[in-house]
Amino acid sequence: MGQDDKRRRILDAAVTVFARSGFYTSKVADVAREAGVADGTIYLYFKNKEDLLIQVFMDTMERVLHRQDEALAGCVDPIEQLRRFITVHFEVAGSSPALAEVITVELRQSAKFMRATEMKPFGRYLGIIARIVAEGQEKGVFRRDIQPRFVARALFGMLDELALEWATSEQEQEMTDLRGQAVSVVLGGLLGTQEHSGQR
Amino acid sequence: MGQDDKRRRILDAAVTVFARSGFYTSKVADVAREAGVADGTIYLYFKNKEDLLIQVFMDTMERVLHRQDEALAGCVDPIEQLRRFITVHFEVAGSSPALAEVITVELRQSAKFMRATEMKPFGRYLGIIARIVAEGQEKGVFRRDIQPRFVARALFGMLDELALEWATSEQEQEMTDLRGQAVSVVLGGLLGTQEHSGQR
Amino acid sequence: MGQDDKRRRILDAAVTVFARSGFYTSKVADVAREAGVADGTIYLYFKNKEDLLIQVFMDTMERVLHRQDEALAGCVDPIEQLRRFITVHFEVAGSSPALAEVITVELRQSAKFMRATEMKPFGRYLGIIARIVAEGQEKGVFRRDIQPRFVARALFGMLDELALEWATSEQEQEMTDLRGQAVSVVLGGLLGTQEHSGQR
Amino acid sequence: MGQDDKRRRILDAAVTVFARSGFYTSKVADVAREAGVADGTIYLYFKNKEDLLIQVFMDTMERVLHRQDEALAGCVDPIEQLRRFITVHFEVAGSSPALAEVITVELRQSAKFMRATEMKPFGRYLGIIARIVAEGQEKGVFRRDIQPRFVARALFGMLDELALEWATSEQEQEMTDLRGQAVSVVLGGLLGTQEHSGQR
DNA sequence: TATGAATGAGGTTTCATTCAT
DNA sequence: TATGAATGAAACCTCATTCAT
Repeated sequence: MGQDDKRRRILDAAVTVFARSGFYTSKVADVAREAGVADGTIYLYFKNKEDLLIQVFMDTMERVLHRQDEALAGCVDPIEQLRRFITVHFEVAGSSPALAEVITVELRQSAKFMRATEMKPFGRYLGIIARIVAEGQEKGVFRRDIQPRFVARALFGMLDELALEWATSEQEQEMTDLRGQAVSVVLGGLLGTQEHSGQR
Repeated sequence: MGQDDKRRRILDAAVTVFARSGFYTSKVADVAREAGVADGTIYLYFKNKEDLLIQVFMDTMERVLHRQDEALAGCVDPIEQLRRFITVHFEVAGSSPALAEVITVELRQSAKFMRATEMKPFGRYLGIIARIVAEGQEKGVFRRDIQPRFVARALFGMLDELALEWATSEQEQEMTDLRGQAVSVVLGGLLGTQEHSGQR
Repeated sequence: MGQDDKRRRILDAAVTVFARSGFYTSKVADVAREAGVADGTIYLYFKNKEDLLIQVFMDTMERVLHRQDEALAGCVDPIEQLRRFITVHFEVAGSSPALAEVITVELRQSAKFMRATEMKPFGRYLGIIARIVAEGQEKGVFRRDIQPRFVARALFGMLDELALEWATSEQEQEMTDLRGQAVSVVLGGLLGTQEHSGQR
Repeated sequence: MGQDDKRRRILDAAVTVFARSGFYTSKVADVAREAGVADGTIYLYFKNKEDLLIQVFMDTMERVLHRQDEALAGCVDPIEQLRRFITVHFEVAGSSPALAEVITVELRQSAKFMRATEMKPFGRYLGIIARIVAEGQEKGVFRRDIQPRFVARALFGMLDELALEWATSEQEQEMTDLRGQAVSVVLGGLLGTQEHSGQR
């Protein structure tokens, strides 16, 4: 058994356990049992309990960013890009609801305790959205009166909440359904004219 | 000194402390010190530490729901209703960033451990949005191809994320600015035609 | 309402509560509620929680000793005296099982923490038995090869255990029945010849 | 160092500490210090503080029952059996006065909080006495007008009280002396005729 | 006398982390 | 590398006691 195999097993176990009981309520011993290793072994691969959470995050973000890059590669239409981005987000969340929950809920908690640098991958995720929007604006496809960074945040919050609810609940909603509505409403918001100002 | 005064002081202290250190990392003794009472006093007003968090939530939601009801009373235009809802949401979050953070971050954590009934106020909050959307659809103002419950979730996630970032960050963005963009993009999404389907 | 009335009510409440939950597991607040007074009131009549237990003991012993003195007054036959002593012991224990349990169980616990002087009334109780036995031996009614102090201890232990079990259990045994067997076996032990020595 | 070694050391320390300070007044930390282990170690071997007391009881009873079985094995004379039973009881109590005190005093306290099943060993102890008496009655050696269960309780209470006093006090009495008187008086009570009824 | 809200010392228990094997 | 028994710091919570009213 390779060494990375064990690291992997611990990370996966951490996701399962953290999703089940929450980060602070989970015990390192639980993760160890779930991974099938001894308590002490975890400290051979991770600095401490919080590092375990951070690594779960880094690891996941790395994969998600890679999948998004892949999905977007060779696609130049901003509308299609947004459609793909949303699709991948839901696919990832759907393929591992537990992981999604941990990233969304548990991490947010610890976020303020993390160094800003640790959050870089998250900034890159937002950056992808912002770049799509900015390019769409340049190409005259998207309205210009909203800031790309704003859209990134707003869209992320929306997808995050939807994915979480979907993962947590009994999933009576079809993923396709959810994705469809999300794409539709987001495009509606970005394509529409500028007549609906918030200023009264 | 009235008893409610003390309960109030403890609740406020809890918000401050939880926002500063996070719920799990905060010590009951910290809350007590911040409130200027003895450790034991907290247990005269709250069952235990988690109850303190729940009460902060219930208390806040009660006030927010009340403010929303007030703001929406006597307003029949769905577009204006949405505008007001978003405005109030940002106002509340802006008037007490710490509180907003606790509600958003810390509570999400404990949410899965709470009884469903405890979350009722949150359901009512979503309900307000859904009702506005549904009425707008009936009146033919909003497009009909998206479910009100979906919009409620999506909009809440968006506002939540925006308010949190705004509260947490250095607030280089004006609240008015943020609100304006939010209103604009949301209305764009709801008013637009149905041509931008997610299905290709 | 006289002051002694309140002291009395607190003492009675203490007996009830201590019997129900045990001395250490009982809370002063429980005693207060049972007595229908405020927590602080108890400290107007008793130095502290342990003093409350001691006073229950002193008070009870005073009454029991008085009842034994009365029952034995004017009775000169050692056999009849023993019979009466046992009868009174069971009567007392039977009239207030809770009290019996507290005296027997809870007090034994604290006994070693009490000053020897506090236990004086208990010594007097044993003294009554010892005196009966000694007199019986002088009159040639009881065998002389056992020490009165020994009999006092042994008899007390026996009565104590029997009364406790009887008070605690479902009382399927008649008190009369128990008393009869106790008297019979004790007299058997005291009247019998000296042939059954423990030395082999 | 074997694990049982540590469990044993903790049990022994508990006996010492509980006997010295009483169960409720003792701190788990005291037991830990006495045993030479860390506080937390105790919880590797025992569920909680009360479990520690229960295990002391179970452990002791197991040994006492075993010693009684051994002592009585191969002995058919009821009189000799009683004599041996009493002897063993005193020996055990004498070999570890602290243990005797804990079993007698502290446990009685918690007894009502224990499940009936936990008390089984105690029931077996009484059962041994009852069986001896019953057999003695069948063989016509003991009088038949007293119930074996009654004798068991009475004898136990007597031995318990005597052993406790002896263990607690300055032991001015010889154990042999005490044992002799106990055997003598008990046999007197069991062998005697039925003429001394409690009924007048 | 009586109250009961407030106190705060201190105990039980948990659990992240270490280290001898 | 791997183990898991042992550690011990630290937190929640209780509850006897006080004291302002």
